[in-house]
Amino acid sequence: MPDDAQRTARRGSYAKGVARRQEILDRSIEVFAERGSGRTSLRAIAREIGVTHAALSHYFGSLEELLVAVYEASSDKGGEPVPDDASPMDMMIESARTNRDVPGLVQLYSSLVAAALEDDHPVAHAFASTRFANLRHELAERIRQQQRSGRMRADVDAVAVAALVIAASDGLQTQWLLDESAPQHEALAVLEHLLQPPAPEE
Amino acid sequence: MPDDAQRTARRGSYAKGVARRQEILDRSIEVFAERGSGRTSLRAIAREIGVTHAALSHYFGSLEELLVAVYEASSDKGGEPVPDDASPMDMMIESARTNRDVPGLVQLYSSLVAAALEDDHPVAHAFASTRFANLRHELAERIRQQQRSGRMRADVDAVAVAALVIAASDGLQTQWLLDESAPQHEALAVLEHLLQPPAPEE
DNA sequence: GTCTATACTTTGATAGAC
DNA sequence: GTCTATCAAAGTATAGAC
Repeated sequence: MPDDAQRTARRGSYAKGVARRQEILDRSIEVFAERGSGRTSLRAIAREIGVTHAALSHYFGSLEELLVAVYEASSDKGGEPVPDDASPMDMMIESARTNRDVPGLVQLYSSLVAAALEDDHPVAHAFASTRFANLRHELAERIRQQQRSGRMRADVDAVAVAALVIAASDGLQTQWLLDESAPQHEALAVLEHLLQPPAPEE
Repeated sequence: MPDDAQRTARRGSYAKGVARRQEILDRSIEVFAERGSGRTSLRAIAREIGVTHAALSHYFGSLEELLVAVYEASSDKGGEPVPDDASPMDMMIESARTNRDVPGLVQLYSSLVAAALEDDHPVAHAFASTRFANLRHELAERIRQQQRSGRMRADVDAVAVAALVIAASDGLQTQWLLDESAPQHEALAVLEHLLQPPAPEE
């Protein structure tokens, strides 16, 4: 929301704070992208970017909110916008490709999802469940398009396929990070092949 | 290894220690199954089962090793042994069914996998990568059987399908835990449908 | 070998000074 | 708005009683 910074700057004020928050966010993204979220405590990242840990708490409320903000900001700026008619599988394959360059962000994502499953992490839970819900909705829409235009088999439910594609992407990414011999790309290709409409004749 | 306990009991002994370790493990499984791994620190679980946190360190070395031991012990005892000719998809569907009763163990599994992705968690990394490698190998074997007997389409690579099935199971489990309206069962059914051999005639 | 007592370091959070 | 000071709780490590 760049507009917000503009508006509030005029009337006196905490424009500096907004800018500072953005600066902290940018530096944090760099740190996470290269170091992962493991050895990255609230204090460690504060030290790294030259502020006190209390400053981070001030701007982001808690460690978990900082993590969510970092992940969302970095995935917003990651990669070009996808064309409206891109196939869901191509989207996922493309995202897998760009993710290989920033393992730290994938670690961050994975730890946020794990935290979201716990009972007492409302921030992570809200982040993960809305992300999955939005992704399912968006992908299902694309899938219906593909089915209508005959580029994907039409005998399967779009939302179920969307959930399946998301699950496969996340899970294969994980397997590949743990063991580079895991057939991430091959498995995605298999799924794409399975979703192809049956050849009408041959 | 019950044999070990027997043998060493004879020669004077730490049979008591082995039994105690097992007792701690059993109690820990109960605690995790109902509470999850979130609010369950080394000290909290020690308090819960009536020992000091130092005793847990003594038997398990570190928190992470305790977590791995708890997960492995509980998944060993979870459910009947699967018949040799069970279909891979049926295995995963069955496992999804039993997992619904023990969300705490799924949380534990998820947090172990997330930790495994970090750079400085060798114990979790060893656990997760060997688990995935073994699962892929075992599932691929079953898939080849199914392909040979004509119960699964044969135009896809068995290892890639194995990785895909594992990823789908894990990812859908996660989505469902975050949001019960996620189509876990439907998506697994879709995958099963896609893997069916094409009808020879109709 | 088994286990307790204890101490050490680091964490995330907060209160209050400026 | 930002920092210093402080807090309770965490995981780990060690010494030594039994």
